Amino acid sequence: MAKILLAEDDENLGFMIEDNLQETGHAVTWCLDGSEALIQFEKDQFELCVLDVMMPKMDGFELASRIRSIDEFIPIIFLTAKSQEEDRLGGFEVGGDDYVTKPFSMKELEYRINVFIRRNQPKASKSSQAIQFGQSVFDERNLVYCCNEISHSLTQMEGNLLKLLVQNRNELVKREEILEEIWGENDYFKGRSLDVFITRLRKYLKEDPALEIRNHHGVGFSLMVS
Amino acid sequence: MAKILLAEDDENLGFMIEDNLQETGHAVTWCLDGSEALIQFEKDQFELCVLDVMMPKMDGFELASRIRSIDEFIPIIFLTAKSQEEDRLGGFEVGGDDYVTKPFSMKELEYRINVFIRRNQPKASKSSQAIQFGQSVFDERNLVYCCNEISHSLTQMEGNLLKLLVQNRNELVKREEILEEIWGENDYFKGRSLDVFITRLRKYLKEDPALEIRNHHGVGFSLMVS
DNA sequence: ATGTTTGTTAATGAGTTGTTAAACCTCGAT
DNA sequence: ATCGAGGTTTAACAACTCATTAACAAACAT
Repeated sequence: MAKILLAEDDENLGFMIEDNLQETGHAVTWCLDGSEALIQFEKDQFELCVLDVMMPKMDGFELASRIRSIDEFIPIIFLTAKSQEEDRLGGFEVGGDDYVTKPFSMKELEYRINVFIRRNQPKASKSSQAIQFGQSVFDERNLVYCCNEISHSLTQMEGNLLKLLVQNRNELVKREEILEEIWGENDYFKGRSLDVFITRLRKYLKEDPALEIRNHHGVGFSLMVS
Repeated sequence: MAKILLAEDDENLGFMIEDNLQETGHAVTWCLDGSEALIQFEKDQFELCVLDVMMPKMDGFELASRIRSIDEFIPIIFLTAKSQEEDRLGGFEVGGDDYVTKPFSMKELEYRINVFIRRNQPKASKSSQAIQFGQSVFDERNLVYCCNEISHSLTQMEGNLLKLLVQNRNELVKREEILEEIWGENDYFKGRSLDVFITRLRKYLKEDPALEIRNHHGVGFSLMVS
């Protein structure tokens, strides 16, 4: 039903969770520590993460934070032995979406997983991962921009920027919004980088006469689709 | 930030929750029992529900079930004094999305609310506020002034000035008010700049016969809409 | 090790904007 | 009517911002 990344260092518990989730139709990738989980996350595409907080090499919060910087929306559920409040809030602070306190029943974890799967389902079905605009198509997942049979493979950052512009097509997106969204910081040099990437995107979009990245001096950019 | 329906029969707790959520910018409708909450839900449009489980007239589960039959996707968070598993699972079964066990801290409830608000946000962010006046429209976000199919792209400062005048249409806006609001200072040269920008705006607004920027000698300007 | 890819930094030239200047016009008090 | 303060308009300018190319360094793969 869904591809789930599970990070849990307790072998017995990990096996039980993996087994149970597979039983209910999910595809589970189980990692025994945080850094391995991060590698798996970068390598593959998941729909939901279940992370133990206390783990060797990289704890669950650190891992969640890294994951969140790669994917803003993927649901993250923490598992923890501690019921202390500080831990729970820490989890939300690094971008966690939910919390299950050990000991828990598989039924409860399943329910919580289903809440997020159900909620993310309609989004995935209507966007189908490829956005169309003008005479062009941008396959966000595979980072491929295609116009008139000519396709370009974009880098991650080119893709991020194009996605942001396309999502706000015909709307002005402020420089600071772009920098905050993609680079996470707004300084002089990141601003120069943004300009460079705009140039690169323009080179690709040149194929499509219906598209134009317009600058609004001192304010930002807008992708105009005619 | 979001319209929230709160159902909680404990007056002290309910008041505290309502107060705290309003503090963080949410609009809260607080009901003291389940049936009143259902009436409110049918009457108004909410973005999220926070429901106590144990309530007079109609308990939280029953209420959630009714709400879920009206709106398939609205997030529902339960509050409960019992930490028994059976209750938690019952909540998910009737379509609940999350669970907070009393006693809880407001911080935790806030975080959980934010998880769902954030997830539902991108839908709403599309609306860019455009002001209509005379036969013209000014899209403040995109800095576009449009009249009779002819549109001009304004600079940030032109936009600021136009916005200020439009917001006070048919009202006299004092020079010093404009200078203070837009330039932050009121000296001779900023005054000259203001005059230049008035000229530039007049050139754009010339398209619309219903509009006129009128000067009030020694006092200020007013945008007259006929 | 070697070469490739990718994001950042640098450098340069072009473009846009807000400000200033200057000439001319309008208003209202005397 | 005359005068001076304030307003309008056009033009020119300097500061800032942007576009583009190239060079670089780090990460990555071969």
